[in-house]
Amino acid sequence: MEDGNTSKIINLNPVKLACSDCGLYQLCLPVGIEPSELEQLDRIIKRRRPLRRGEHLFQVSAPFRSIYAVHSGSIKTYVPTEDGNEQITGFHLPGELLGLDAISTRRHPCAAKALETTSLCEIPYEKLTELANVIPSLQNQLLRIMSQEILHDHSLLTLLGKRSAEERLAALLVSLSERYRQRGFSPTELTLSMSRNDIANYLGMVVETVSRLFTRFQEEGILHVDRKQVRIIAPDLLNTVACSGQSLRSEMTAREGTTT
Amino acid sequence: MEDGNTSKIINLNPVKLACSDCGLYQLCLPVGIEPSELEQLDRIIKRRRPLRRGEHLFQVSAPFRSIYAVHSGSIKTYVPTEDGNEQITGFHLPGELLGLDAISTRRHPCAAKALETTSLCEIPYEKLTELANVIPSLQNQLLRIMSQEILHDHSLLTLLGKRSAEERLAALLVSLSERYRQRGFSPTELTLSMSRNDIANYLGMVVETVSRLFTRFQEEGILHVDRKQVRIIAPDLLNTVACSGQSLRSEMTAREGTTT
DNA sequence: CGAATCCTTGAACACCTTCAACAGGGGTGG
DNA sequence: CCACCCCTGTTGAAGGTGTTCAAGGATTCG
Repeated sequence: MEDGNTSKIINLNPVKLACSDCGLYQLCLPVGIEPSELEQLDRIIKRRRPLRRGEHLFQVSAPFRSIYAVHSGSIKTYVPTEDGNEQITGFHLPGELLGLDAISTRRHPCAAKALETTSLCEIPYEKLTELANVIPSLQNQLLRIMSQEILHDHSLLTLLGKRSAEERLAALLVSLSERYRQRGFSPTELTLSMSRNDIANYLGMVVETVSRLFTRFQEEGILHVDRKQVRIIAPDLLNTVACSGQSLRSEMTAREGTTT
Repeated sequence: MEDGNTSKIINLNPVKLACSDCGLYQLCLPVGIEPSELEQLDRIIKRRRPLRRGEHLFQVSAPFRSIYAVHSGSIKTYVPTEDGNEQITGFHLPGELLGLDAISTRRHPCAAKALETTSLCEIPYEKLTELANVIPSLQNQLLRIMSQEILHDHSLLTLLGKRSAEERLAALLVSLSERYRQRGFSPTELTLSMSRNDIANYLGMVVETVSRLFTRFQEEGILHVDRKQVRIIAPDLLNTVACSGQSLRSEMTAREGTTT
């Protein structure tokens, strides 16, 4: 389940691990913060016992108290729909934050569930803003991270708005690959912690289509797929599919769309 | 073009209009801020000459200096795609903010163009964060607004991810209606400042489909459509279509999608 | 008035979904 | 240990929704 280079990052022991010792520290809040300030931040951050697969971090409408950073493992966030199903809004990998969407309403608009054994850092929001009032660079960092989240969502919107099923799945794989790469994992050897159903739900299609696409990508020599293990054989090809759609659709020149 | 109750809000004269005098002041930053603090904020806000239809507020990759609040009119934001077209990422109505997605990269990831004659308030970001360091409630308000933006994007993601064309268009109309209502405009008499092409682009479909849907909605007695003038005749029906999809799809019970 | 653009409508086709059946693991109990 | 079952994932065929292509009507602006 865990490949070679995870050993230096994953630490399942619930020891008190300082941010400065964490392999992900560049990815969470502390970027650009002085060591003395980092210590202050360290003091307010709680470590929780790891969540087991299927356990909830928070339910929808739960009161908002903290934001969370994924330390290891992965989390999916989703909103229940009227018809009793769920719409997945995101997959969260190590170094990524959860709960930013709850600040304005003081309640979590989505639920968060562990896709595998997952450990997290909890950052009480009140204490964080108090600290940000004292440390201007922390305030800036907070705003930057919020902005990054907005930026990320916009790129996702661009993805989901248009695009064929093929392009969407390719784009998801590219995104996962890139995020793993940033975190020091292999960008070509992915272990998908989410089910095909989750992927389909997230991308707005049905399971069958996802399954067929994995098969097709494998036939075309883009991927090697073995259950949850995915090896990206032709990253550039995958990129091409993600951006323009290989088969057709590359020449949609007539698609204007301006008001000017 | 302008119906009755806009007169108290729209003020095309580029006079120095204080936030405290603005009909939208509850919708921009100043919520929950003391009068004395509001004055400080007032001092850093610039008013710009109104933009004419088709003029750009900023281009993509432009250096980020300010965030903007729409005072009157409307703005679309979009990103150019590789193939020379554009992907619209949002429509911005009076009282809404622009540029929050540029904070982390210090460059605007999207371009902003006026859909009609539009006046804006410009808030220099450096000065805003300086002020936020002095006024904690302003910092909190800033974070809340960023969070709101994230929340809004997530709801849009949920919309675009799944959903038939019918549901998407209905949802857009519901969203516009609700936003106009909040701003004191009529929620049933919409004047769409964007073209059909813009709508199609934003919702990830082609113009023809949008056109057909408007026709169908009219035939079904949900809307009365006259070019850019749209009257919502049956708001509850529109809501039903937006949420579940009237025709079919309401019974997608078998759509599970959990990993647990 | 004429040109350009935006919007609408129709018919054929493509992609994705729906429905259905089956294969392959992983767990439990006999 | 193997039979059995449940669940996830895969594959096939038919059908529907939205797209593509094509043409015509409406509106705006010079």
